[in-house]
Amino acid sequence: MVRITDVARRAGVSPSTVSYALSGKRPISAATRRRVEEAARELGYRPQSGAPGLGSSKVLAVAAPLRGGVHLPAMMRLTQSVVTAARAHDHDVLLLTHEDGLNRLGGPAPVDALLVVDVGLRDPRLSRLRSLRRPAVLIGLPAHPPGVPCVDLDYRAAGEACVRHLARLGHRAVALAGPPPEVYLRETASARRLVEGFTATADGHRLASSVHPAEPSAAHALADRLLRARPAPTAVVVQNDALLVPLLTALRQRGLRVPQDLSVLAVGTDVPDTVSAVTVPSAELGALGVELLLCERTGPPGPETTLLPPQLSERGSTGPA
Amino acid sequence: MVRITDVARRAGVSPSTVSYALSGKRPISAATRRRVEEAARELGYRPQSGAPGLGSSKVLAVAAPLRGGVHLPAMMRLTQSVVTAARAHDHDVLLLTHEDGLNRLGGPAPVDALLVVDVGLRDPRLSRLRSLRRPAVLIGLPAHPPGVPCVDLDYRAAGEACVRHLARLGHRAVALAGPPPEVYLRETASARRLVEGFTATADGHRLASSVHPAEPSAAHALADRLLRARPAPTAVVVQNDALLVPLLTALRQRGLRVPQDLSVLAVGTDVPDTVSAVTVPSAELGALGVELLLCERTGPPGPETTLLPPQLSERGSTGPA
DNA sequence: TGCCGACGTTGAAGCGCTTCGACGGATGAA
DNA sequence: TTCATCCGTCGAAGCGCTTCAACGTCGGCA
Repeated sequence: MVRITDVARRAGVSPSTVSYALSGKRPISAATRRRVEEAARELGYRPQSGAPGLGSSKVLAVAAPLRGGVHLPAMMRLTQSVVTAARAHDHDVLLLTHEDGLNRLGGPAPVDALLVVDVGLRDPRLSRLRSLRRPAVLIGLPAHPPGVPCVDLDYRAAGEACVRHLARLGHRAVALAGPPPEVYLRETASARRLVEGFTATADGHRLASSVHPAEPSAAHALADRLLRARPAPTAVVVQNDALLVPLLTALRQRGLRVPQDLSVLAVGTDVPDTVSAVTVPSAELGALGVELLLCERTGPPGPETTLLPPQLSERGSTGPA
Repeated sequence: MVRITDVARRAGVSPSTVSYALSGKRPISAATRRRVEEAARELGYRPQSGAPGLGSSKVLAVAAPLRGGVHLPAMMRLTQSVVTAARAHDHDVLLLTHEDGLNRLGGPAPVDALLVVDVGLRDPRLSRLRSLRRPAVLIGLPAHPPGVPCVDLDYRAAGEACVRHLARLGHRAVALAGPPPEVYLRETASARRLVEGFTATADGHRLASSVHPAEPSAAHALADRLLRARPAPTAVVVQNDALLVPLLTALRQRGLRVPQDLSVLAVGTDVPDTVSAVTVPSAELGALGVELLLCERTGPPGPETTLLPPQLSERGSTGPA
């Protein structure tokens, strides 16, 4: 393994000079820098595990805890775009799937940058994130600006768009079938904000509304609950990728036709193309996050928030009340 | 961040004793060891980046170069199962998507174990793999036993099964639409072995056979080539996830009915359920690889080869010649 | 000509960890 | 009681790297 001293010897300077030349943390004359860079390249030098961080490790960590209620395929779609984008910037990707993903990175974390997904309104990972002192981007929007750039679909607007669409079709009672309770309990931003937009807009339009957190396995129970509810909802918004298809099946089995008897509107990544939906652009979010993370190197650290506007596509599963 | 000295102080011993107690590299009295372990647990101690490797980093690296001709969704399916299985063993996953993925790991690589995918018959990564001195598993079977456990679909048998199936249906001329030329050039094991099985079995049954490496974008050109070929193939085996659907479309546009005019048999991960196929069990391979990697810790390092038998499902796209 | 400041570079210290060599107390034999 | 042995523990050195403080050298200004 080639060490910094090897490079130093070859370039005729001291190891510390090599360190400074490669990190740019101190001014180094152009000539010396060039010699160092050349020596490093010739020897194929690659910084090893020194104490405080491995220099530029070219690794992008994604804190994507696989908790209950998380739809794996959606996560993988995001991951795929992250991997692709990271690769374009010559980075590999470390998937931290544990609840305490960030804590598993030792103090001097061997990663260059961090992408945090499945963000909660008061996400406990944020404090730890700050202590890592690495560039970071959140995919999701906490309740309070975290001092870190955020990217997300505008879920509040998505909830609003869904209700508006249904109200325009003449529906007077709407339901929201959301992710399982635990997702709400941990205050997942996407779920909470969608409910906010959904409920507020329903109230504004004087629609009756109800919210039903649901396990994907409980599609039948949910279908029954929707049928029994009074006032009976004539439209249901489904924000739960894993639940959508089972729910449609359960509804059909109960003799309900979509959209004649019940309109169904999905919010998710993985929506069949026969179902009207606000599609969550997981791939776009991932790519955007990586761009923000790896490009804004040069420039102000701009902790800005980017909310993508929701796009509602009518595809036949929603109709007049 | 909690350091080894913190643990040492709490346990009332010296840092080196903690190191020995936790690594087991020297005999430590049961009492002391217990106190150390307890202190470590209470403080949530997690070894940080010492010099020679980070101890048990709980990271599993996947060397999955994203090269030309690689079907990303298939790769992600595999990744998904790897992530899931790794998580069950309390590991995170580092995706090395660069050509020289293994080289990017510094000498004392911060990973516990390695999974190598998209293996070539003479894969140049193998030598580097050995020098890393980490447990490793190959998903794919090189030409010569590499001294490392291998897991793969039995692609030779898959090629054989496809031709057998078609021969039984009475076909006398069969074609193989494979991945792009570059995939063959780098001697990707799955592609080479399938061709082997395909060609040998066709010869054995005295069927005319031809092989057509193809870019997914060249579906139309390929369709024309198949139509013009003499003897005209009455069946085509497609080992190219990204090509399959475009090719079916191109065939349909040329007025060919499947399976009446041409039988289509796919080999891949991502096959629509209307197409007869030998399904590549990416998810199963990933999970199996991880099991082998993280379970065989306790036991002999058994460099064995596991070849999964191909399963051919008839689903309507293959018929009598 | 002499002084001062700036710049580029260096040596040394220190990061948290492992590991070698050595110490010291307990134990068994003489 | 004395001595040899051994086990468990410790101190110190060293891993490759960063970073601080200091050093020499140069150019500019008086």
